[in-house]
Amino acid sequence: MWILNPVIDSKPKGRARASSTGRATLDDIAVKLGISSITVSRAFRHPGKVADELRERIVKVADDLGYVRNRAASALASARSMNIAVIIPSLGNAVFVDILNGIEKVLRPRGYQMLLGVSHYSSEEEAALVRAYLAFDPDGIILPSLNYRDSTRRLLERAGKPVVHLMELSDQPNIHCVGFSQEAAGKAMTEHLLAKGYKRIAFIASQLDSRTLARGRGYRDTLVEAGLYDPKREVMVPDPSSIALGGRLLERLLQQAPDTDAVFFCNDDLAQGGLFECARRKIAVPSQLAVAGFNDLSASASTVPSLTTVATPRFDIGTQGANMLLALIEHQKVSHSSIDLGFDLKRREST
Amino acid sequence: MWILNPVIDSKPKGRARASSTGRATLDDIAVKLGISSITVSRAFRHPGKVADELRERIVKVADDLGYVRNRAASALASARSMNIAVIIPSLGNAVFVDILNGIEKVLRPRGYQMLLGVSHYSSEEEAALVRAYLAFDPDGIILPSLNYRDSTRRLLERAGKPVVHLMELSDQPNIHCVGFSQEAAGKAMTEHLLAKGYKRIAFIASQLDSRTLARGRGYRDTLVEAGLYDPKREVMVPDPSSIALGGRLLERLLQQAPDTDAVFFCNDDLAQGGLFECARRKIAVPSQLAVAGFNDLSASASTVPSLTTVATPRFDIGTQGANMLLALIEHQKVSHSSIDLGFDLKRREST
DNA sequence: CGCAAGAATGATAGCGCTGTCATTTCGATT
DNA sequence: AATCGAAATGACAGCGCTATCATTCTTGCG
Repeated sequence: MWILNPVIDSKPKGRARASSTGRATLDDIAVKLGISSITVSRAFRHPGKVADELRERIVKVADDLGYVRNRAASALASARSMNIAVIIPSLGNAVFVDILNGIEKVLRPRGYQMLLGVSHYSSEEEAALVRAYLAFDPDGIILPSLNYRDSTRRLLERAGKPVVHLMELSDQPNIHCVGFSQEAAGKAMTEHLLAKGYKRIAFIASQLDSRTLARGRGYRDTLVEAGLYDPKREVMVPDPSSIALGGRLLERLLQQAPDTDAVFFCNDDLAQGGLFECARRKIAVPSQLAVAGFNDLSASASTVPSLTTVATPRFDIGTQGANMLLALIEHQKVSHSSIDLGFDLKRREST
Repeated sequence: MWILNPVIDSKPKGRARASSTGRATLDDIAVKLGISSITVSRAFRHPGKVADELRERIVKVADDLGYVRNRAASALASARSMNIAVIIPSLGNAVFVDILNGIEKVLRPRGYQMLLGVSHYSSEEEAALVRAYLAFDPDGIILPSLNYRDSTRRLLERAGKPVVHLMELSDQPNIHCVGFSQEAAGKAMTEHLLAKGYKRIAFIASQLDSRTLARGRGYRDTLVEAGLYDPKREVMVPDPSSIALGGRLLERLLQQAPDTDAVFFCNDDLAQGGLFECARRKIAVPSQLAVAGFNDLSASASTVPSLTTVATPRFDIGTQGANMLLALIEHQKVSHSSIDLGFDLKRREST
């Protein structure tokens, strides 16, 4: 038998079986076009390697079918999940939200997906999250802290995946960090208060994570050096920070050290609560009592009086941390294993 | 040749090839124990179906090797990704953070992983996120809103995955919602202000999403009905909400309608900014000007004066939304397609 | 002691995709 | 027209896991 008309090869090249989930697959597209599924895959992953005309038809059919690539299959086949695990202590804290925004800004355009875990400041949950996220076979991991359990450290080491730590610094060359010196920042604020002439400076802290404690060390060292340290002016509790707690802790401080003339709160939430408490008790700020915070949350410039605080480069920590991680993933050399982005003392009305 | 000693069958039953990534696999464990990999898989997924003694040995070896299951492979083989996509407009807004905490509370113990996307209040980004997350083959999807693009709707429909909407209500039986009536809440607050005797009530709003607009409708309808509606007391801008913006918008309002005696801010952030602005201008609250907010953020009980607002059941919306989604995923029947969790007017000092 | 029924374990075949290498096509060049 | 190299496309295998069905081993009971 002769075929007289020109015939386009229409034998289905794909495997031509129905997908188990009913969702369109590469094969569905391939069959529809009478081409092989690998070409469809290439049309999306390496567009330059597929003829323009064919690629356009592929994209068209993919659109018609509502094709969405299956990342699990892709990850499995390519040994690259394009996932980045990010574990933070809390979403309620604007500090971490800003960092996340920075991270996303870098990751998304590069095709990476951020997998977010919230540890609620618990090292136990942190350990569980690290384990849970390793199951996603992430290409890299971003952690907020340097202090985690030995079991977590072992798991991370064995996973052999790049890890970047944020918010703190380290001088070990095999540990990658982007942050600033919490201790130096604590010191800077205390020195500012000393320079303003305050002598009886208190420190109020909650949520005693390593960053908070480092700020506390900065405070203490500075006052000890100035011969003005008095332990009764330190109020430190493990409870989660909140505005309401700031007020309560100020109340407690004023009971145990009524002659205090300045308070350095370990974060702006507490400090704002402190300011409200002062308003409630008609304590004039800063003439009767100076108030300082930490982080420069967006509200802190608007309070009455406006709040003296330490602005921290959170968004940049996120972007630079993400960039460092991507460099590590792609085996580029990283110029410094620890990047210090510094901080900025914001002198405002409250001191 | 005779083997005289008792010999435990030690022929490796696994496939005995090295994993491509270097990470331990089920096969590695199987080979080490001289059993088949399917048994190892079962030891984790259906522990009851593997003899206790053997299971213990499996777990031990898994631990030694630092085995972490590969979710991509698991998802591919079982056609269940155990992922839930959650798309919210912003992480800076405590409202959504509370919802997320509620969702996580339900999902994590059930083994589901939440994949979080932030749309920054952009329907374009929202569409891109839906597409991006469909690539994870999620078992279900949680969305904050009912209003999204047609293309997004089509994509969701074609994906055929259960979807639950939060924060709003719908009377369509095929749309699943957990939330409350934003409009009724706006009405309730406005009625409260009327009951307090205020006559010249303003409404200040930003970030004009569907929820904000619904609250505005509640406000407007109530005042129109009372014969007290005056369009010059409505200040509505599309900018993102912030405390600072609250102050600026109050300033604008007082220019265009200086005789206003009460302001209903569409959220607590703006309202707190409004309170600060009053403090700055020495406007007595509530005697000269009453101030009300919306959402009852944690700070709102601590402000001076404390802020009248509408408490919204955010955490519960998260938990119930997640539960509804899981029910849909597991094909259980859902008693109501729309769950109204109501709201709670918090009468405080500011009105 | 034999047998059925259940418990425990194993063999097999993919899930949907992509890395690798093989093949085909086609224009450019001599 | 013959030759070559690059561009375009395809075949194949396998990533790590699990659903399914098959097999083997126990156990209780007539």
